[in-house]
Amino acid sequence: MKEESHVNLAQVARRAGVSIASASRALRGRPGVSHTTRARVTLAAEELSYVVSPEASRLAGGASTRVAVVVPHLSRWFFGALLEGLESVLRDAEVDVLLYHVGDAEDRRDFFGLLPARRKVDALVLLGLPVDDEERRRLELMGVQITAVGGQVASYPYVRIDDYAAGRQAVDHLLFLGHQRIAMIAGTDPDQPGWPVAVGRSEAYHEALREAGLPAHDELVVTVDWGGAMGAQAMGRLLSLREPPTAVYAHSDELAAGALRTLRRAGLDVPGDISVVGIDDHPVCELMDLTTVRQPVREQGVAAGETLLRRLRGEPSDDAVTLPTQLVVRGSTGRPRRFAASAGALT
Amino acid sequence: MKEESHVNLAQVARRAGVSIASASRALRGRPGVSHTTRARVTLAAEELSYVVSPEASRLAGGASTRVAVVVPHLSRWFFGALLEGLESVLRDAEVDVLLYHVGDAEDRRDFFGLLPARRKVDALVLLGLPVDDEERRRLELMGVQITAVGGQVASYPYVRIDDYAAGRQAVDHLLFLGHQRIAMIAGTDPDQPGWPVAVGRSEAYHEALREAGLPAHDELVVTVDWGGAMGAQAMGRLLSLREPPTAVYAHSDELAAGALRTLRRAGLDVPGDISVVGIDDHPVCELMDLTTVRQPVREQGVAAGETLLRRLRGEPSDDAVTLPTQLVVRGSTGRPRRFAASAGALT
DNA sequence: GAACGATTCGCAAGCGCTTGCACGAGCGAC
DNA sequence: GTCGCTCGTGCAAGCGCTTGCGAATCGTTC
Repeated sequence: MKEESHVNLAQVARRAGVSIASASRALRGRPGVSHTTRARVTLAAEELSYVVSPEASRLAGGASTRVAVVVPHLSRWFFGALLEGLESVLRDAEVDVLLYHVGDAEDRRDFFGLLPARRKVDALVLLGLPVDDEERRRLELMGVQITAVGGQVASYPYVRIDDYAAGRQAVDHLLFLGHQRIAMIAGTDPDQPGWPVAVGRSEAYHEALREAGLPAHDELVVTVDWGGAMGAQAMGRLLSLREPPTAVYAHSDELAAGALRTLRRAGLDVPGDISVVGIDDHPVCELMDLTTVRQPVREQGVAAGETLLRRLRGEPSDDAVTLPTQLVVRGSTGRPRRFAASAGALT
Repeated sequence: MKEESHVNLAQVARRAGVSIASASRALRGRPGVSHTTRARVTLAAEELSYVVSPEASRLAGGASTRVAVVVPHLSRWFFGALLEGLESVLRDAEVDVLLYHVGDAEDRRDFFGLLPARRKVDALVLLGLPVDDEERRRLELMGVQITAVGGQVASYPYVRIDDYAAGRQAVDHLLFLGHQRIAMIAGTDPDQPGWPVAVGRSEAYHEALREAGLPAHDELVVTVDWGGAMGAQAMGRLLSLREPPTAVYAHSDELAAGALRTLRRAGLDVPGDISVVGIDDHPVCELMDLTTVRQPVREQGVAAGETLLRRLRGEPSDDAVTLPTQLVVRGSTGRPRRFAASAGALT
């Protein structure tokens, strides 16, 4: 049940009364065709509702672009928003997007081992998907441009935020409020060892405390898998400490939201008893009144797309774009109880 | 700056000492090639790290499949999860996925007007994207199979949940708890007029109330755009009623979560003062302890992919798959105050 | 040992399109 | 009326691969 084979260039040419060559040139806007001919061909093509065969066109040398987008998660807001931004600029440039979801370790092995996108695309975008040396070597086999966004550092032109800076904005905010006993819920992705995002966000915590002259308490750092449920669990662990923290800095809003849930269940007041801050400005922040550090997600996707297009055209382009982040104060952070208490005592 | 042109079949054939024809047959697993030849060719291909040119292969008749997936939102959990399921089965079948994000009205016009996927794919999947008659007519021009999932009713083979049934599960739950004054926060998508999902979920509400012999109060139905912020706003409107509802049924969890936020801000107790139930079992439910009706999202994507593959192979397949939904009771629903009060009086 | 079917293999004809190149008009300048 | 141009057009050679078909090879059977 093959559909009536498509209209081809020959038919258009015949109808316009010209050679296939001229028809091709006319349609692709190539020079060397008179105005009238071009018009006739265009008309014929329209009447026949003709569309070039991308295979034939590419085979014969007529460019056409396609890029592969590799992403580790599709159902998470961050990746979706990033993809949305990226797709929009690519679509505007008439570049087709081939999607590859590389979730768990097995997907990873398959993707880098088989390189399914090989020979099918002119460029590749790593969307929040850091790769190791071995994988990088395999990618090289594809012989195409590679751009990274939201995650990978160096080794490829990239667009990202400064995770260290973002982390600092969050922790510094807590410090500024007067917190001294600050915990960190660090996130990891089981399928993405050595995730640079987590590294930067963790460093920020340690540095900030050190600069503030605060001691490092190992028990105040809990590392769990990304995701709300894990955040809730991590918070539970922190609450079981002899001396729980007065504030919690979470690597992501999902983790923070999970923490919030545990605090609520425990009947604790936020930010009265404990303050919580996350990073990303995930939509859930609005719903849970969570203070966070906003990062421009869609914009990163857009910037990555633009960088990619520029490089595809051979134009020069920044190889490293870092977008700014910004603290968004909502209701989950406040001064630590001690301050409030002493302030109350003064009254 | 073209990369060293790819290795081609001719080179593999030469290295294996056979003709191009045999090499092709060997590599594609076609009959008519001796064992030893096949082995030699395979080896040569491997050594040269050869990969067929999809353009040439397709052009010459060697199939290869590609499908276009059209989706209205990428950053929303529901669509992402659906896509994740779909992509996974398609990837396993070595089918390439071309992504098209059709967000606002303009994107829509462009997509259906230009049909950018035309001639590029062997099938199309409408992922939570209902189309009208005119658009359907345009799609026809592509001459390919079309499958719908999560949204579109009829007109194409589809996979979905029974939105009416899901709505009933939610509303019936509230009725069972003894609620009599139940409000509905209905969702609409400004870019998707006549969204069937909303229709089914609304009908469920009206029918359930009618069957329960409860009067229909227009002021108890608020229709807003999808999304948490709107849910919060809608709840505000409901709270401003002379006699607010004792329970709220929201078309989606995002709306329900927004409603919850407003209730919390108003200092009301949930479910003590007001119960809230949503639909979907969005991850936020876990975080906000929201009762909901779970729908298998990823599974719908998987089912759609399987249906698609089957039809692509010409095998028979169900043209209408409806997956079951299930009530998930969490902490946002309970008996209405009146009951609790009288029960308390008895003690 | 000859005839015959079963295998294997290579030739060549495309698939639909792009583009270098040669050819034929038109044109102004002399 | 030529010559030399420019411009428009078509021819034909691929792009890399698939596959029908006839040729070649081989093992069998009487």
